[in-house]
Amino acid sequence: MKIKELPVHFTMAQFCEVTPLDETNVWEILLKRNADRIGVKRREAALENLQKIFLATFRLANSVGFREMSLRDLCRETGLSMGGLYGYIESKDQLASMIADMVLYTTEMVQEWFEHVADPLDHIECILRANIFLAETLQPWLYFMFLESRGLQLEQRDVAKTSELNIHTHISSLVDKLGNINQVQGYLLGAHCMSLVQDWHLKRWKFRSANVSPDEFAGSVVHMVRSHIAQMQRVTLHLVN
Amino acid sequence: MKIKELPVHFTMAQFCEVTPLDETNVWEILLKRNADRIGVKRREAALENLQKIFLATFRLANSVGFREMSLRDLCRETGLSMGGLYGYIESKDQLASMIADMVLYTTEMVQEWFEHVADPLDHIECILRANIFLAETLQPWLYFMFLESRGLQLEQRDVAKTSELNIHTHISSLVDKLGNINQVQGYLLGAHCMSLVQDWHLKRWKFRSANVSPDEFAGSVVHMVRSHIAQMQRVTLHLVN
DNA sequence: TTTTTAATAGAGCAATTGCTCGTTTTGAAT
DNA sequence: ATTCAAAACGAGCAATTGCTCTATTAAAAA
Repeated sequence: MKIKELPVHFTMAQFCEVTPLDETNVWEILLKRNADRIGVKRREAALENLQKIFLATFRLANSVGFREMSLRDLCRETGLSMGGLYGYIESKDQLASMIADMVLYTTEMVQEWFEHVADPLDHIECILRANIFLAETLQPWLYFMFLESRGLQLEQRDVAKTSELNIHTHISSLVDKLGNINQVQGYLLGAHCMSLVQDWHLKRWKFRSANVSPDEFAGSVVHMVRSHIAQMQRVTLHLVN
Repeated sequence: MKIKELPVHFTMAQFCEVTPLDETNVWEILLKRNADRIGVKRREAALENLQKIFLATFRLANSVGFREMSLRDLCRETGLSMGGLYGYIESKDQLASMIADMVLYTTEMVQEWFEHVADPLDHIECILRANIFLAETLQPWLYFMFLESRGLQLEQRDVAKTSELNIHTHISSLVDKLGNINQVQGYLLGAHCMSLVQDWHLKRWKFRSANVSPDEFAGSVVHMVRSHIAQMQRVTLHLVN
C-alpha cells in the first residue's frame, strides 16, 4: 500500500504500514545523514552504539534536561567510555544538532505526503492524523526539540519554530480555500491545530496513564477541528442570509 | 466590581479590573511569601531588587535556559554583585522554587473564583478565559515553569503536572454534568482545553508577531470548545432517536 | 600465527560553575 | 558630624564540566 492509497480517516496501523519511518530504520537514516562526521566505520557496531547513545540521551535529557546531563552520565548509561563516545559525536552540541536535523528531515517529509488530497477539509484531517501518528513513533525526538531548542546553536535554534510555522500556515491556507472564514479565524484555527497535535507528544505521560490510544486521540482532535469549522461556516451563512 | 459580577463572556480588561494580580503587587506577594528566607529587610529596596532579579531571570532563562544561565550572568544583568544577589536568594535552586511557588499559588487562586457559576458550559468558559487572561499577566512565570520544571528539586518537580491535572479533571467533570457524553470523550475534551489555553503562553512569540489580542484568542478557543461539545451532543441525540 | 588497522579506555586539562566570607560602602538614627 | 548595623561587594574555593590524547584492546588482513 502506498501513501496515496490511504483513506482520509486512516488509522495508526495503516499509517505505520506505509511510512518508511519505523523504529529500526530510524538509526540507519541517522547514520546515513551523519556518515561523514561519525568516526566509526563498522556499520553494525555503529548502528548499535548510535541507538544506545540516542536512547540514553533521551532518557537523561527528557527527564532532567540536556544541559544538566553530563557526558559522564551518558557514558555510564551507554556503557561506553569518554573516548568511545567521541567516536560517534564531535561535541555535545553536535549531538543535539543531529537530533534537530532528524526532526527537520522527518517533519518536512510528512508535509509533502498529502499534497494530492484535493478537498481542503480532508487535507487538514490527513495532516492532523499524520502528525499525531508520526509523534507516536518519534515522541522522544520531538519532545527533546520542543524543550531544548533554546539551548542549541543559532543554526538549529529556529528549526522548531519555522517547522511549526510551516505547518501552521499550510493549514491556515487550506482553511482559506473553504471561503466564508475570515483571515484571523483561519490563523487561529491553524494555531489551535498545532497546539492540539503537539499535545500528543508534549503530554505523553498523561495519555499513557489514562490509556488513551493514538487513534482515539486523533479521532477526537479531528472531530473538534471539523466541528469548529462547520460551526464557523454556519454562523457566516446565517449572517449572509 | 467583584469577580462574581463578571459576565460569562468577560474581556481581558474586565478581568484585570477584578483580579488582585497586577504587575505591581506581584512583587509584594513574592516578598511576603518568602519574607523569612530573604535577608534584606528594607522593604523598598527589597521590592526593587526582587523585581530586577526575577525579570532578569526570565529574560535569561526563557531565552537560553535556566541551567545555562550562570549567576554571574544574572549579576551582570541585574547590576548586583554575587554577594548582593545572595541577600535575596538562598541558592539557585531556591530561586526556581520561588517561581514554582508563585505559579502554584496564583493558579490555585483562580481555580476557586468561578465555583459559583451554575451552568457547566458557562463554568468551562469562565475557566478558559480566566486561565488565558492570567497567562497574559504571568506569561514569563508560566513559560518558565513549563520548560524548567524538570530541572527543579523533587518537591517542586510535579507542581506543573498536578496543577495541570487539577484543571483538566475539573473541566472533564463539568463535561460529565452535561450528560450524553461518554467518559473518554470528556477526558479528551479536558485535555484539549488545557492544550489550547497553554498555547497562549507557550507560543507568545507567534501571537505577538501576528498581532492577536488576548480577547480574540480567548473568543476563538471558547468558540471551538463550545462547537465541539454541541456537535458531540448532536451526534449522541441522533444515535438515540 | 603475525601484522596492521580500527575502536575503546580513562586519566588529565583548562575553563566554568555555584557558593562563601572577610572587607567595604551605604544610610538612618543619634 | 558621628555612630553602627544593614547591605553590597568581589576575589577565592572546591567541584564539575566538555573535551583531548596517549595507551591499550579488539578485530581484520596477511
